[in-house]
Amino acid sequence: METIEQVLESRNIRVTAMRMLIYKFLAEKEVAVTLSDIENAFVKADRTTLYRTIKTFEEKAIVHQIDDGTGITKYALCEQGCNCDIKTDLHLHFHCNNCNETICLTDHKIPQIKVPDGFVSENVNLVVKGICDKCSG
Amino acid sequence: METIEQVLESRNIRVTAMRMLIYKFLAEKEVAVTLSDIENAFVKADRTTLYRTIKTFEEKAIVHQIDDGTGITKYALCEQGCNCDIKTDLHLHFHCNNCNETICLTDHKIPQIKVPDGFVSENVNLVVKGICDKCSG
DNA sequence: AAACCAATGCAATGGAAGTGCAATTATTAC
DNA sequence: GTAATAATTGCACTTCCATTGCATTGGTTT
Repeated sequence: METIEQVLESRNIRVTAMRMLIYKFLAEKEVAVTLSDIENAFVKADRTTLYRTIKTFEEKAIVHQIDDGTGITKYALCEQGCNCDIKTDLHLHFHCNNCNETICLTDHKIPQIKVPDGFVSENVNLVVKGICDKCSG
Repeated sequence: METIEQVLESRNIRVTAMRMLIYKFLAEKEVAVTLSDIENAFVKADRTTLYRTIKTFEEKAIVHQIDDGTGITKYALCEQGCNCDIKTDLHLHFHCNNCNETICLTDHKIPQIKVPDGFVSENVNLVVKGICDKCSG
């Protein structure tokens, strides 16, 4: 089991208190979070710091961005071994229309999508919307 | 061949000069457009009018909204017979990373996506990103 | 023509993303 | 250990898009 310090160091991210807290926050959440969610969780910290921390995590492929159609960007920790800048390992996301939460379905890979001749597919964003298991029960 | 007036009237939308012009603009475009695109095309008209016209078209299922991940909402005419509030007839969208345009691939239906037990799928948003036929040639 | 309702235009607001710069903190060199 | 250096954080501000309130215009109906 890797410690948070080890995760950060292995990606050449300097270990700071703030970054460890944000990483911990993301790890504990099982859903994708918005910047505002993080902001509310760390009222003492500045928006910009949180914003840039997430951007750093994103660049180093610790976090991936999710566009679930709500218009607000969400973020979630990448799975271990996931390399988000490699375009092939993409899982799908589920957005609940009831509780408004978005979760990663990490073991549901996106099927191969055929595109017309002349088109080159580089990346696929797939969001399924509906009712999640907690809300449908 | 339906006239624009007939299309609008059949959806209980009052026919105005503005609405006909906007409909015509959308019909001539083969790509999804942003509100700003429309704004630039009709400099004499107010943003709000364009915005509300699009919203009206959307409610009446003449236009569908596309979220291609650029953060800016785009709109495109629904195909004839398309009923965008019915969740079953969904086509995919292609966003070109080069020219930044987004087009509807109306004859490419979204494959059935399996979701885990307890989850209910109501809707699927699928955007493929890459290079379009014009840019790859 | 009067009354009514929908459509339009103007002004303003709100929310999220992003940037410049100063202040702070950690790291490296001496 | 201290000085120099580089990265991180906080504050203030800007920009852009989406959205709303309200007054005005314009078309319909009686």
